[in-house]
Amino acid sequence: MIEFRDKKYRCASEVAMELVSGKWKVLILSHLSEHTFRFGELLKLMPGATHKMLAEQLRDLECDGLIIRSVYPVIPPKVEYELTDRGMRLVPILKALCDFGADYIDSFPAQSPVMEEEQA
Amino acid sequence: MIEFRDKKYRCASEVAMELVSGKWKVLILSHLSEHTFRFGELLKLMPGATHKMLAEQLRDLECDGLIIRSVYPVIPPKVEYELTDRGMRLVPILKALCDFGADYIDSFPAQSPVMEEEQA
DNA sequence: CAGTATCCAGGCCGATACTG
DNA sequence: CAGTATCGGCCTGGATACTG
Repeated sequence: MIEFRDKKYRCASEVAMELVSGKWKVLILSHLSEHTFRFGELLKLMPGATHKMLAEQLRDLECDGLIIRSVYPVIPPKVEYELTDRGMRLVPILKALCDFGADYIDSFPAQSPVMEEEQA
Repeated sequence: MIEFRDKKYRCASEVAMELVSGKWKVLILSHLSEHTFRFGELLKLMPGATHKMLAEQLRDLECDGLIIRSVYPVIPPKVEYELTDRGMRLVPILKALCDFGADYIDSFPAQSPVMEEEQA
């Protein structure tokens, strides 16, 4: 049992899972792994994401120390987001998950025609 | 955009994320990576998990092809769970997540006092 | 011992509207 | 352009009870 930030976790991987638990966080981190983005740019990159959700999850990621929010005091406001070093270390793991997911998807159509064994 | 099993995903990693999205799945896979377990054994290994939740998530994992459920037609019923090859391939990734999580917790010494807490 | 169905609470997510 | 607040729906997860 791990206690962290007043919450209890069953293993350290659940801490990491919670960091990216939001619906859009993986995608946000993925985009930011390429380069810095402004708020509006990220919003355009994620069709389906609402303004509120993006702001919410960006704040989470900032609080978790995975991204940095840079505010430029200009009119109109300009805010840029970039990965922290910690965030960058998470990206390869998400990439591994991505590879697994892709492989997983790939492996399914092959199961229909190839019937080695009857499955109930 | 990826379509898979009548759902839409923003990237392949979200497919993988969904495979372990349940609250106990990571822990289940973690235990099964050691060796085969019976239902009741798993339940004991996961304090806090309810009978129903364990059954539910085990079924999910079975449907997703990550674990195998072996039913022994004896009285009383005996059911054993073990990882599939696909499940085994997921474990190292979860391990990486675990390492990241542990490292993450470590990097917040001020916030992870791990002080004594009331435990019933 | 193992599994399922039902009911219910809480959290996540989305739409909208408002501020600076 | 960027962010916040509120309201409401949906889905996840938990308690209980019942079956085999």
